[in-house]
Amino acid sequence: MVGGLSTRLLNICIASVCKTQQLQRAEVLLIDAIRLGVLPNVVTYNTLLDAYCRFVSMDAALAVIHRMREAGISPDVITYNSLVACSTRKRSLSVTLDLFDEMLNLSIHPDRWSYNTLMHCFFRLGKPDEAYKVFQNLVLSELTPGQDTFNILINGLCKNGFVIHGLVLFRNLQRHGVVPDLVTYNLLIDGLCKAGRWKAAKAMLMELLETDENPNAITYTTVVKCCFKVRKYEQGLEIFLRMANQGHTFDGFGYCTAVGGLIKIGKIEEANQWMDRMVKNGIGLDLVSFNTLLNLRCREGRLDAANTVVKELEKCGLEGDAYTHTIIIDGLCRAGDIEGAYRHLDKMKVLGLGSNLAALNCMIDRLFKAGHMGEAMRLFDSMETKDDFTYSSVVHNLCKAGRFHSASKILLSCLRSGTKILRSAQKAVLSGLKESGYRRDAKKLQSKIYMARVLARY
DNA sequence: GTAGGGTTAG
Repeated sequence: MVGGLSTRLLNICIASVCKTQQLQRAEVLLIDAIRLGVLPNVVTYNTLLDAYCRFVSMDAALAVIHRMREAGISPDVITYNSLVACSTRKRSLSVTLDLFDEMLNLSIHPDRWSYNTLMHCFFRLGKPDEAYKVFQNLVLSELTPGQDTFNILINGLCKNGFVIHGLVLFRNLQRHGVVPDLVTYNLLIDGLCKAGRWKAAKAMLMELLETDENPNAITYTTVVKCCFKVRKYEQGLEIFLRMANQGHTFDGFGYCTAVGGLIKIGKIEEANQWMDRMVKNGIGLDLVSFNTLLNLRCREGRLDAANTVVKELEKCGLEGDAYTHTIIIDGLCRAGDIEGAYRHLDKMKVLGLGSNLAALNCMIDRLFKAGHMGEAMRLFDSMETKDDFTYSSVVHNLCKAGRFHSASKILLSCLRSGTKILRSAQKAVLSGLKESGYRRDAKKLQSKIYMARVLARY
């Protein structure tokens, strides 16, 4: 009895230490406990394993399984659920599937969580059809889908561009008496916003306010992010203040959202104050916060300080991602160091991050702005994949340089392929052609734009 | 002991 209680205590301690990412402390705790005769159980190892999955690596997590077996404890369904989630976060789909098979081979029965996790995995990998198959399997098994399952479905649909399907599912569930929870509302508000359906998002927020659920910090952060997206910066920041007044505390997400918005409108000093507040409140910096800080330093023009941020990030055992490198390239270009930006692009290639579309888009735009049109077009032609950012930027910049016919040609190819391009870029081409005396060409282009818009509705 | 919100380029 006493032993059992001690193990439970040990597990609670380990869980709380793991939460703060202090894995070494967790290990010391475990060694001390064993020395005192308190034996770890499957929960202890699962907690450790999950932390290694989240904060270190898959290999480190697999090493815990090994230790578990040595201690005579068999992994259970929770162990595998953690591993499956981990391999998906790392985007190793084949590992995920192997793990699922391994679990079945070991006669460990998957639970609802396992199916939820696997479904979530497929959605994250951009495979909604596969995710749906998992859902069908879950329904056909002896298990019942829960609110959590539906939330993962709705989220997956939203994130894969099927926000309307998500909304329809939501309404159907409501009709069948499933009461949506706060998570459901938060997911849909975010999904609708990201799809540009502001009115529907606002209606969803109103609907949430009429339920018994109270909006939480996540709801607020989501709504603020929506405001920023439609450039209502002041309104967004006001909502943040209201959130604080209602007793919600900020976490890393809230702070980074606020700082990101402030940087966009050039309120660098205020952004610095929010960043300081974040650190003072003991929020540990993760990769996203480091990226936000890095962006802040670049916008201040303090490239030396930016360099220090990168070093600090690496010191924490983190690795820069696509955002980090794009911010660096943007920072170098803004400071007028085009050569340095090129060197950094090469460095990215060496690191295997050569296909960073955002960084290339950024580079093209900055090359145009620095007057290197030839270089910019060469880079544009050499790119294997391009998106709406690439085209909008090139069309805009060609117009600025008075090359309206070249811009028109690119715009037409976008209309044909269905690539969405900024309205302002389209307008620039039309008015450019008109003003430089090519009224007939402008008229022709105008009708093609109109036709493309009509066709896009079907 | 899952799932939801945050950082880049026009």
